[in-house]
Amino acid sequence: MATYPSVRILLIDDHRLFNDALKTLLTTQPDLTVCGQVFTANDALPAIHRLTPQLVLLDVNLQGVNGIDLGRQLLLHFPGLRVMLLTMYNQPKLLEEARQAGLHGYLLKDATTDQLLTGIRTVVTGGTYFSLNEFGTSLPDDHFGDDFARRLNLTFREVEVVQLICQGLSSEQIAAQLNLSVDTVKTHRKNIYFKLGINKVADLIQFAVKQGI
Amino acid sequence: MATYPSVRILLIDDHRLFNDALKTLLTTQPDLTVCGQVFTANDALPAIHRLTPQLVLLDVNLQGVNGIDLGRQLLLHFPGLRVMLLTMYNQPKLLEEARQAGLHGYLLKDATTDQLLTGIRTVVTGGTYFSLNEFGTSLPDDHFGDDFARRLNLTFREVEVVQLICQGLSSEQIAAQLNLSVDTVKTHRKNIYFKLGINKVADLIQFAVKQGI
DNA sequence: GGAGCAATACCACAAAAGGGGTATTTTCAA
DNA sequence: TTGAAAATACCCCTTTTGTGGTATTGCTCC
Repeated sequence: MATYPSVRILLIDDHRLFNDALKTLLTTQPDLTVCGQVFTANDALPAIHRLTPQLVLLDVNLQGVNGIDLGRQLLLHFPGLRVMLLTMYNQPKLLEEARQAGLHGYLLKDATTDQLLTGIRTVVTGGTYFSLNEFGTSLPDDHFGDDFARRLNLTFREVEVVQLICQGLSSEQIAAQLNLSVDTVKTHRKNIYFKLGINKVADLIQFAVKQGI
Repeated sequence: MATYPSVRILLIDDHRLFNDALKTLLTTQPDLTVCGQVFTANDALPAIHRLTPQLVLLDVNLQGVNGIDLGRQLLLHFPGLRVMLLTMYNQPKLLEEARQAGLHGYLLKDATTDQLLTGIRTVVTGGTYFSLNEFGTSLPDDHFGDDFARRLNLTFREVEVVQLICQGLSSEQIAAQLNLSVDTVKTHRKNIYFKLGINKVADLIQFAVKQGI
């Protein structure tokens, strides 16, 4: 039986029960210590300051906040930190975005305990561990420069509009809320649809739900 | 410290990691034994036959299948069985539907460990335990007979239409697929919206996603 | 045998969404 | 400091939704 270096882990996930359960599971591994758990994105930075974990396990689905964005921020503030995403979304696009953001791992909540432990140990020893369900591990590195490259790269404003659309607001209501002209909102809408390769609210909401709102 | 009667529990949840973690957490309680875990609705009935648990903890979100429907079936086959739902959806409507279906508990994955344990012990001793986040625990028992009572009771055809709408089909495409007139589809749409108290595709899809498609 | 519901279908009108453009200002990095 | 994106805004026109009705046919339950 190999012995592993001791690792302190922080959990960030607003599903308390999952958080608790995961914590208990990890405590069965002598080398893995859960040094804390927080439930909101706001609590993340202070907690890392206080607890100085080596690894953060991060849900993508944090109360309106995108876990990947949070991960990016964490890396900015704590360059030595290892960050692994935990998500229920079996989405190559999401995985790719996480990789792009410089995160160190992507694991499905659907994963087995073995995968989790292997993933953690790979990531804390300086490796990366990205895994999905049945589809290939990574995308081919081609198709740069054309329309495809621009897809999925929503701007800040566009993401904002996506969120409001998904809350069921009409273009008019969104315009009122953001202090914009209805036409501007419609333009954003068009651009979003183009980038995502869709053409209906229905598609958009499905997309958004899979990304974690 | 009170002592509790010993209870055997079966987990049904296709999030393996959550399942595993929850299992480990429950094993810390001397009275609560996890006698098995399955990941698909199909495996549920055979597993209960084989393992004869007293309690089933059931996710609502089982690979396209509605956990509440599965729960209903389980109760039909095993009248003595206790069934508690575990879900991430803080939805009074869902809770009410679970209660209606004769299930014994409804707990958020967002719940604390304490709530989970209390819930389990309440349910196995013959009680029921329904809880949401911050809103009141149960609905007042009035408003029967009027429009409200009809809400949320979608007919078979209506559910079919909901599914197609959520796949992003237009009324016209749905009509083609089901061999109906567009007007009929629109009528279904109107009735669905009325029953759910909504008035937009966006709302409908949000609703559907929360129900587990 | 009639009340109630599910499923079907039609009409008409108003309100949004979707698709095609073009154009101005701001911002930011090379 | 120049050039590319991002954010803003307008026009026009088509299609789809959403809302308000009405109506017929079966089926089932009491």
